[in-house]
Amino acid sequence: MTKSRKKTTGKTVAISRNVRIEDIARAVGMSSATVSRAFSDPAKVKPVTREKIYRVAKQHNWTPNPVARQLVRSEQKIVGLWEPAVYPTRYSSTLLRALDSGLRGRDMIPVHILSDLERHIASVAQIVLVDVERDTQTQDLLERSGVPYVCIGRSRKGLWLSVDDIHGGELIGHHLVERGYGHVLVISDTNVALAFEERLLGLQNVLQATPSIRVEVHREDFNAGFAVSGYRAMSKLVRSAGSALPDVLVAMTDEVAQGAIMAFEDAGLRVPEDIAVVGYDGLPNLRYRLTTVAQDFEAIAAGAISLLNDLGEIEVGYRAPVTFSPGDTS
Amino acid sequence: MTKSRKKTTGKTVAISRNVRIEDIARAVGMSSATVSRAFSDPAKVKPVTREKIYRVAKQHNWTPNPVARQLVRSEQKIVGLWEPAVYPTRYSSTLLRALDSGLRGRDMIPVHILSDLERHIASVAQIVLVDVERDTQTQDLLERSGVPYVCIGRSRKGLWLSVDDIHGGELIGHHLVERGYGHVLVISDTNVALAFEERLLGLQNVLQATPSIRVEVHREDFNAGFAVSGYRAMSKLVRSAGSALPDVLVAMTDEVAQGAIMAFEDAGLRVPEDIAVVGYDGLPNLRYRLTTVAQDFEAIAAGAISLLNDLGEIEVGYRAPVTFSPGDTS
DNA sequence: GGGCACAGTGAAAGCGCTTACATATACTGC
DNA sequence: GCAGTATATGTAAGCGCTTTCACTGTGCCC
Repeated sequence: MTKSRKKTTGKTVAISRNVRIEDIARAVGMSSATVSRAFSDPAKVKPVTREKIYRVAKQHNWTPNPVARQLVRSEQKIVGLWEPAVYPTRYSSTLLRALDSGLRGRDMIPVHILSDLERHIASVAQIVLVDVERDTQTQDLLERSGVPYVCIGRSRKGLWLSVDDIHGGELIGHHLVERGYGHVLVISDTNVALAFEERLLGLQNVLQATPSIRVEVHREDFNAGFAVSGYRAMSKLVRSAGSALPDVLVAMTDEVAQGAIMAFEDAGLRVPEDIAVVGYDGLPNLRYRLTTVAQDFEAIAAGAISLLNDLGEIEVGYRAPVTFSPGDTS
Repeated sequence: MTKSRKKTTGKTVAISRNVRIEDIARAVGMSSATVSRAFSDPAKVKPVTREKIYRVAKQHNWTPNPVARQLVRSEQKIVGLWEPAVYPTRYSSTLLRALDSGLRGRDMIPVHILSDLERHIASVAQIVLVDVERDTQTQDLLERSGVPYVCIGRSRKGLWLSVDDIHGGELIGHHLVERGYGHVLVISDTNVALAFEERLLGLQNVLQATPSIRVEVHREDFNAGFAVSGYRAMSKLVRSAGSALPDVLVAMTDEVAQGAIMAFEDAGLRVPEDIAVVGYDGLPNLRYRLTTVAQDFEAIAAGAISLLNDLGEIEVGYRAPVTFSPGDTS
């Protein structure tokens, strides 16, 4: 029995004519079950029939509606991923990708929210916020609307977890002591970010035990971008410091370290012979094989998921592990 | 009549017990319609009832299933957005956001594909590829699997559209002539990208008509990042060129321009008095009010959508308009 | 030739929600 | 007091697909 299509809402004159699986089935002379199988489990359909179905489907420009598919297969909740719209960084991009696989692996559907959070709230079951340390406003919004959420990175409220940055700083400290560097320069952001401050704290914790080591901290405005900030700060330093260079530069992120290395090389310095460089993050596909502290992105993602789902495996304030990752630059 | 829940597939022991709207309705003593309204159109539910519903829902940790919602509201197809996993840039981020709003405005659901394209194909009706000039492999994959797709930016196959970069270059050319600059330096990528080459072509088209203008092209490896490349190239230039600086720098992207300006300022040069700078892209929220060629991101998004849906409003190879956007740097 | 396995297909019951339509109750104003 | 309107809720028909179960027909073996 052919039902006449319910007319569209009318607010937009229909963009597509909304072909349904039944329409294809009718055109092919098969049942909708067979058409469905042709797309979901082709082996179960006789090759001849299958080809015919594909042909007709293409003619009608039809592909299975993914929403309906998801519903019936009851793939789990949709989880929104959100980061403040500032500079995209390689770090957040890497983290987002880790979250994506982590969620998918647990039958959830991650959705990267690109615009206006508020509008998306209705179509999402839970939300993961990345790097909202300075943005309590967003969290207020979510709390008002009752969507469960967790933050990755420090947060003043709600559920959050982060990386064990103090330990990360300590790992670098131990490495520096071991290598016997006497003069350490740290480059960090002029804009306070707790993650960076804790890395510094951890570093200083360790280095204070060896008073012969001299530690300096340089602050640069990272808002212009990590790599350029590293490059800029270090090329200035090289010019002004002359031969009184530090033995090692500790950069708060791998991208800053990359920029710094470029500056050193441009100044004719060899890394690590003339000056060593240590980064932080453990980003994949870096130009240089950097000595760095690698974040465990999978662990962070897993932690966020656990927190979201009340699994009780971790608690609010959980610090994901980091590991020292030796490279060629130190 | 209470149906017993169909048991889950069993491959994952259910993470959540799958509460349904009916369960909430029963617990509250209302029909599911009322519960639904409490979440979709609160004004239609008596405040007392509404509060009660909210309370019970929270107790049961229930929120409306977004997939089911989407299905019944028949928001249209899910459209995947994909970019090669290289450096995230402010440009692609801006474009993605424009696509997001554009698609939503037409009742589609944009999904930013963060991992493994192949796996996502099944759950997406169409795909928009961004910046795949050098990546025909991805397109082969899509063609094999029959998902309709379009590319933003040049492509050797399939449907694509881009920005009118030749015209963009010409706009800059006219501006330079008008301003009377005699010595122009262009900074572009060592890795050939058609978009950049066309901008250069347009520029030269115009400048050749005024032979008194001297044009130089500097190539820098942009793979390290736009801003740092601009900064690096220009700080080198300033040091080596001495007083023989060009009158104006034309940068292939706003981010490169930003880096360049930082380098000039660090060298004690004033922009635009000592050297002018022109960018390209028209990114929002830039540090400097840059003289630039603004891409019409909305038009690009609209074009992609039109191409995807066979609307025939534009053709393959369509060039979205650009406009000259005067600023403080030239 | 009867029994059995198996490939190919169809009928129909949902997946979890929204919403048009129907119904019930409470308030107007005359 | 009653038609007329507004407000609050319920009933039930889908949204477009997948998948279980049942059925048919074919080929094969003893």
